[in-house]
Amino acid sequence: MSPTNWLESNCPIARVTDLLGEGWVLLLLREAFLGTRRFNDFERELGIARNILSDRLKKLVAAGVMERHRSAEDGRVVEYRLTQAGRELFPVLVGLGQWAGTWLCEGSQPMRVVERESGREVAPLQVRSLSGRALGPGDVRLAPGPGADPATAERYARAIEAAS
Amino acid sequence: MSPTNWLESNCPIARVTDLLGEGWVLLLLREAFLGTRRFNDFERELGIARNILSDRLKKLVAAGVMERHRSAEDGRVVEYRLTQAGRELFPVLVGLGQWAGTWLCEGSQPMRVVERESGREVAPLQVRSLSGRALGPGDVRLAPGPGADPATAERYARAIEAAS
DNA sequence: CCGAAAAGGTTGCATATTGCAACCGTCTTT
DNA sequence: AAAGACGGTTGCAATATGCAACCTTTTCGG
Repeated sequence: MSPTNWLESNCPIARVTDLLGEGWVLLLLREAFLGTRRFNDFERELGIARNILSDRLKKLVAAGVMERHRSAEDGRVVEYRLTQAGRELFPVLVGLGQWAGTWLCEGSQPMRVVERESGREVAPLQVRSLSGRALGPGDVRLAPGPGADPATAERYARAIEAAS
Repeated sequence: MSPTNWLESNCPIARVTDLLGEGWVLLLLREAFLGTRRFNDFERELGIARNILSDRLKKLVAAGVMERHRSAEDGRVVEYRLTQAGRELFPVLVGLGQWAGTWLCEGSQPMRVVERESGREVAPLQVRSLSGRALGPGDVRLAPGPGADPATAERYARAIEAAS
């Protein structure tokens, strides 16, 4: 497999790598969640090169994560907004922020994710069963879904053996 | 800001971009969670170039996400294992898998994350308050933590204004 | 104890991606 | 009509990536 055909891959993580595994994309999403919508604002907040910003926004739009709207009030301005798909990345972004704040910042904790109303810190992100029980890496396994190809299914089967 | 000083940045998402926002890293972590430990196995499972694999493993080790051990039984083999920090990325990986399976695979759902015992699908990842209430993007805000620099704090303050 | 093979890399070179600065086209305000 | 704001694109230099070949250490078979 090579980056050229990640998007055609059967693995969701490979596909998401094609999108998020490129520089700037996580930061663009963070900015979007912080309320940034305009080309020049993304550029100024992040210091990203304009051609790269242009490229990334196109990819995010193509992937259905953001939508491009021309403003009705001022025909010069274009707004990039998170779609439903984009907003659903919220738990992942929070999880990354929590993780990086804990493990990548030598305990300095520059950022806290808090409830808007109370200002209380939110809970650490956890994988849960449908009944609400917290699950760790050892409690779950990957299973082929309806759209899995044989190689993928075989890969997951091998992983289960390796873990046992 | 440029990729060269992301790691020095005060923003956890910027730091995590430096690590995960590079090709292959998410896939390496997926493989690690699937039980892969050895250099040649990562190479074979992913088809990654050996020099890039070498580079990424070094970075993951340097970041404290993986540990490099020489095997006691066979002195030729080296094992790369997730550290505690690495294992705590589990919810994020699951969240990415769920999200990509839903939004990036045209409904084909190649992968399911299920409880090992029962085979039942796990719940969609959610941000929760300490009391267990589910929180959406509008229910939380970012707040400067103890280690925040003035620019970061000012940035979060501006975001709150923009959202209101 | 010697040669072959396995494991885990490193190196050199061609190609692709990125960053920077300058330029362009459209819409708005004066 | 001119000037400025906004959202890009283009060309070029620097950097990162992929591929194949090579190197080093450890083990195994005779």
